[in-house]
Amino acid sequence: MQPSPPTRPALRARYDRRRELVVDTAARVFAERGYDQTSVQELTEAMGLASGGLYHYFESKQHLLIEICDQLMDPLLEQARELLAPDGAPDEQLRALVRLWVAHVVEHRGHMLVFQQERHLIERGDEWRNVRDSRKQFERLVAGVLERVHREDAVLPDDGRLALAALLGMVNHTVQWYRPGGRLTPLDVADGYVDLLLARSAR
Amino acid sequence: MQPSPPTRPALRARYDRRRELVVDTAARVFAERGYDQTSVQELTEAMGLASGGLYHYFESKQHLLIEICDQLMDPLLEQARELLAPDGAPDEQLRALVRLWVAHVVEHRGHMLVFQQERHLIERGDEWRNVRDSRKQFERLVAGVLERVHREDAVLPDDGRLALAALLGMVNHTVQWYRPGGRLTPLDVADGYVDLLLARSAR
Amino acid sequence: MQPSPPTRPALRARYDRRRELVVDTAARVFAERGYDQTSVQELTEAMGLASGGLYHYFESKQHLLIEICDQLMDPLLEQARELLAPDGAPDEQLRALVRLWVAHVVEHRGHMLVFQQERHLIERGDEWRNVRDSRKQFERLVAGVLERVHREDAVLPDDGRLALAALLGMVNHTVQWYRPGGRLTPLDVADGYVDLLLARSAR
Amino acid sequence: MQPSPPTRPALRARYDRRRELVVDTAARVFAERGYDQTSVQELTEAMGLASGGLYHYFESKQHLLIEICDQLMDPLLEQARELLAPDGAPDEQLRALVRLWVAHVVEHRGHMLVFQQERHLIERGDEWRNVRDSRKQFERLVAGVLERVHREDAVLPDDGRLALAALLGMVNHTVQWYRPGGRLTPLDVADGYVDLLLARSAR
DNA sequence: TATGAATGAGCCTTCATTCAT
DNA sequence: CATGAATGAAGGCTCATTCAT
Repeated sequence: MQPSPPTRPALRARYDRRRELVVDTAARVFAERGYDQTSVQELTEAMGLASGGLYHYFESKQHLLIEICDQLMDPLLEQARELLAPDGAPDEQLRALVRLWVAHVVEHRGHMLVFQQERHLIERGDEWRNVRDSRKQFERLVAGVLERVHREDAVLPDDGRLALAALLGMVNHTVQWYRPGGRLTPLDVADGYVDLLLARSAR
Repeated sequence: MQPSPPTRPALRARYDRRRELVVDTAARVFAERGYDQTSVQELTEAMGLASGGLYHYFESKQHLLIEICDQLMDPLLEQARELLAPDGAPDEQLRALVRLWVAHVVEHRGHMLVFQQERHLIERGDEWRNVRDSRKQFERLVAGVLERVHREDAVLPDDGRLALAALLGMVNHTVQWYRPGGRLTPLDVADGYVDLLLARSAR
Repeated sequence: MQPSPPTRPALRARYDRRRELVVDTAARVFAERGYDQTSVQELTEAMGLASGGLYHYFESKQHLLIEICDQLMDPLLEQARELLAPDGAPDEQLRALVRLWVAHVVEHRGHMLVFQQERHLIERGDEWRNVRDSRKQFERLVAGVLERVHREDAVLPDDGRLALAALLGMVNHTVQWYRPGGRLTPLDVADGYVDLLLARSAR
Repeated sequence: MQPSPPTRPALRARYDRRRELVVDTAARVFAERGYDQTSVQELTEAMGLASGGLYHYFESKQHLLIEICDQLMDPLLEQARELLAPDGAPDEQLRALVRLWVAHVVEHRGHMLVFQQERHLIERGDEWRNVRDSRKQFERLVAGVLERVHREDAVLPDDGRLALAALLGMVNHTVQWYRPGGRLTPLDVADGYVDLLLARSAR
């Protein structure tokens, strides 16, 4: 049964705050140890709860995992849509989108690692439909921008389809190596990726 | 205890054949269902063995996983070394290396997906040292080629370091979307990646 | 991981009571069926627990076995030390010690049978060090008393060393045949053993 | 199915020799590691056989254990009967019997330790009837001698019944401490035990 | 809300035994 | 006689989840 949040506003705020903590902690711990290899005990210990306490916030361990993925994809998708809503030069849109995307990924390192690791789960069950849809729609947005870039400039290899795959690979892989506070800002990274794609037109 | 293969040559051949089958099947099934979510029962069923039979070939479920990763990385590393042994033009070496790499990844789809999914395991235990080392050495080879390319042509962004990350991301991500028999051959894909990196010099 | 008892006193009392029940039941059942031949299922069934419930009280089946042995040896050793602390006539000390010992053995029939049966386990692993030490120290206490008896009276065969072996054999063997409520009290038995040893001086 | 020995005499001799080796090795290894904790693999390895090879000599692991006990008890019982067949002074018979018994026990250290450890098995199943009977009959022989000693001399405490228990304890316990080549011969040990029992008459 | 003892299904692994060679 | 790969039942143990407090 889905646990229901308190209705009194004061309690509700507290509840939401703690729920957020649960999700963020779980993202971090799952990323480190793996979803299956993390017991609910370890999880709740890292949160300062007793094992039973998790179930005040989530129906099950798996629903917690789903929430992690939702909290990764939904805001990204929403912001991407807002960004692309107004018309604009395709290459500028691409750059803006990748900047947004890289920043998001870097700020949600745990979520992202979990998202990648549990790919096989995400691709299968019914409970994962929303996550799958979000990803698919985000990829379509990216694909759309790339197509527009290509139509305008013919700059991309393979009419943009291979470029899409390459871009997805590059950006998603960022969480595996990027550490904040290093030589590069997320902006640098994003621009580096975009420059690679647009290199031909750059000269 | 590590199971020992038969010493008599006739039996040994049979043993090796079946062991290979075990590894390949496991790579496929783990890739589909995830390592932790695949029970030894499911695994052995897919191999036509009874559950206990696995332990003639592997000490434990985890050692089977390690073998999958070894069979992915060791031959790749070895072939890459052979390829880079003779001197040659850096950009040609890069192209040859990426072609080899993409082909290997595509031919070991299951191994590769498992390798990515179980990152958190690989990065931790002592048993994983060899796998970690192989990966690190392979990445160094790639980094070395990219440095040479950059030194000769100054074509890469960020003196090659971001290019390395981008290349790793692109190539490794290939298994997530590439299907053999499609529009692109592995060669096309590899050349597409290399062209992205070398685009500036292409003009 | 070693399970930790509750800290709240009310719960702690309950926990300790049940843990005691677990140990006593296990001693009885192990004595009857043998340690290895008793499954955790059978064990917990006899305790009114589900199979997983054992692990709230003990880290493993083996640690439960260790506890049985500790609960046999530690109090015996302690009481023997208290008994022998004050000076006294050696033969009277011997009699008091054997009375204590026989009573203890008879009251811990299960513990004692288990202790004898699993000798090969006790003598080997590192986890058994404390048990081995306790036994050794108790035997030293007995040996000491016998030496003093012999020094005073020269009554024992073989300057007490064979007498020690004989006494250990007699007393430990008691659990194999003694049934409470029979013709003999534990006191009778103890005195019978001591009389055998001191027989020469008795005339 | 009970394996059947070869009928041709030449082969039969070889078979019997190896079967004997199997029993003796098993007695030693079971005594060290425990019956349940010794796998058939370990056992056969210690015998220079492959795991399947055991079943040429014994129907099952348990039948091997039974044989160990039979080879301990049957010759002892037989020799004891022969010894006691002619009339004789009770105390001399007692001494001769204990000498025989101690020698036997010392020469069958492994068998004896196994016999003691697996008491709970011996006392239960139907397959163990013969072993139980042998032990009971041997104890009756000992009891009979002790009774005769007592009737003649009234030297034993408790009309011989406690003396029986004590003697069984002492002698059986011998295997736990006696090491051949030490200060005492088995004869010394046996006489020591008997002297304890007969101490009163000794003066 | 929070606790933590208890559950019980399911896991990986072991191992006595069989049987084709 | 001997081998050793294979079986498959059973074992100890883990852990997500529940619920009385």
